[in-house]
Order: sequence, then C-alpha cells, then structure tokens
Amino acid sequence: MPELPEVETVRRDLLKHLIGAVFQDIKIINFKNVAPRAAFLAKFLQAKKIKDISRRGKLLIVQLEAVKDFPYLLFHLKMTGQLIYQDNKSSLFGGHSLSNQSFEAAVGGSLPNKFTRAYFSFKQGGVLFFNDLRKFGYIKLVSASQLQEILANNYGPEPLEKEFNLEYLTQILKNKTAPIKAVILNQKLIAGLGNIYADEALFRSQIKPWRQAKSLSLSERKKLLEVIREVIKAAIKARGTTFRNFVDARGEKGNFMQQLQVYQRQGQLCLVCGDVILKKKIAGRGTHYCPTCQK
DNA sequence: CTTCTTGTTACTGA
DNA sequence: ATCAGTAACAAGAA
Repeated sequence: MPELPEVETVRRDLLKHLIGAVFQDIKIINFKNVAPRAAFLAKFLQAKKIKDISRRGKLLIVQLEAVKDFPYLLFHLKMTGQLIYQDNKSSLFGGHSLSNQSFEAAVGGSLPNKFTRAYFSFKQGGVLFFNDLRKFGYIKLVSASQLQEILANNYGPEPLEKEFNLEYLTQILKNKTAPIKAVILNQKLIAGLGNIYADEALFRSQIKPWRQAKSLSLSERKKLLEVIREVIKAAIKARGTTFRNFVDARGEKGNFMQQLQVYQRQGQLCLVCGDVILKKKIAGRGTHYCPTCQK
C-alpha cells in the first residue's frame, strides 16, 4: 500500500520530469473521486504549468504556477493507486487488448490499461497515468485556503521532521487507552505510517501492537521514535515496499520487501529469536508480530 | 459461496 | 464532548 515512503518515491520520480511541464489533454475515465467535476478539472488544467510537487503524509501535492483560484492539484493513492509517467519514447496507448488481463499481470504492462482512471498529457510530450484498481484514490483541485484547512485538520507532524520528537510522542500517548498500533496509524497524530511500517516499527521497538498507548515506558517511547524514523528512511532509500501492486512513477516495484521483518511473514521464523511470526487483527487491521520479541 | 485485503471517513455506542 | 471500535467504500484473490 502506498504509505509515506512510497508516495515520496513517486514524488521524487515525478519531480525529475514534471517541473515546468504544461498540461495538454486530460482524460478522466470511470472515476468518481474527482473534485470539482471531471469536465471542469480537465478544462481548467489545460495550459497550466507545474511549479512544484510536494508531499504531506501520503498526500501528493502538485502546485500550479501563476494560478490564483485553484493552485493545488492533490492526488491520494489510497490502497491501490499508481501514478506512472511515461515519456514520448515509451510505447503508449498499446493497452487495448488488456481488458481480460489480471491486475497483477497489468503491473508493468502498457498503458493505459483497464485500471487507468485518468491520464494527463503534457505539451513537452509524456503522459502521467493515474491507475487505481479499487477507485478509492482521489484527484482534487483546491484553493490555497482549502489546502491549508485539509493539512491543518488531517495531518500530524511528518515522522522525519523535528516536530516529531520525544516530547510530542509522549504527549500524544498520554492517557490514551487505544492500542499503540491504532495511535501510530492515526494520520492526525503522525502523518504517513500505514499498516506495513506500523507493524515493522512495533517489531523493531519490541512492543506488542495491542498494548495501550499510555502504557509505554520512557525507554519504549524513545525506541519507538527512533525506529519509526529508521524504518521510514530505509524504506525511502529502497524506493518503497511492493507487497501487492505499488509501483513508482517509472512503473517499477520497490525493494523494501527484502528488509521486512514481520509484515506478511506470518508462519515464518522471527529473524531475531527464531520463534514463529503470528498475525491477528488489531485496530481493524491485519497485524504481524513476534510473540517472543515484542513485550 | 465466504472471507480477506487496507486508507480513510462516517457512524455507533460508551 | 471525547474516545474507541467498527462498518462502509471497491473489486479482486484465495
């Protein structure tokens, strides 16, 4: 699933191609989560230039140049979204025979495919495809004040920035009876962790995911803070995790799968103690853990 | 056929 | 009012 490291990987890829790029044609296909209406969005974007691409948590923010009313184009990939950029030289529009192809097989195939919900061509040449099997993702054009409101109301500090420190972590865990996993998954408290990195961080800090947040000791909070930063950094370095269908903006898989210690390793042996990794549902999510290492 | 998958939000109940 | 837990969303895999 696209979490912070995956969205950051896509952002860095897109930056290389799209700064200064000018939108030409925009097509929205069988996709409801577009605001304002698809027809308006398509027309509005024509001839607009991309000034910058930033990120907050799992939200990708494309800033348009010299636009007063709606200067920000937001992309959220949710569970199965992909943003893939292809330049002129790649074989485009060869996907018409893919209607019966499975999604797994479609990863890396020609575009657009049956899961392409929108695409944007640029004056320079090149096309950006938004693919999304489950259609949970969204595209939203917003004003500066709307963006401020979205960020202020829904996104806590970035794990790699200094606002995410021991004092802050202590404060958000204080008095909370919810499981620690639920707290670190809450985007309003920490922006960017999802199921993969939450499980990995709790394993690496040797904390059972269902422990009440307020029960963490000072040394556990220190450790958790440190490993969240470590695992996010390492995952960005590895260009993210492809468990099912995440791909970067080049259409390629991430490499962090090889460094996963508990996620999707249920039934296999713990790399630290040799006990069997287990899986159960915590905070409504499949949760992987070592019954021996995590206290 | 049922069950599972997950990011986020809406809802429910305490 | 606040918090915690869960259903819903979509669509495919097992």
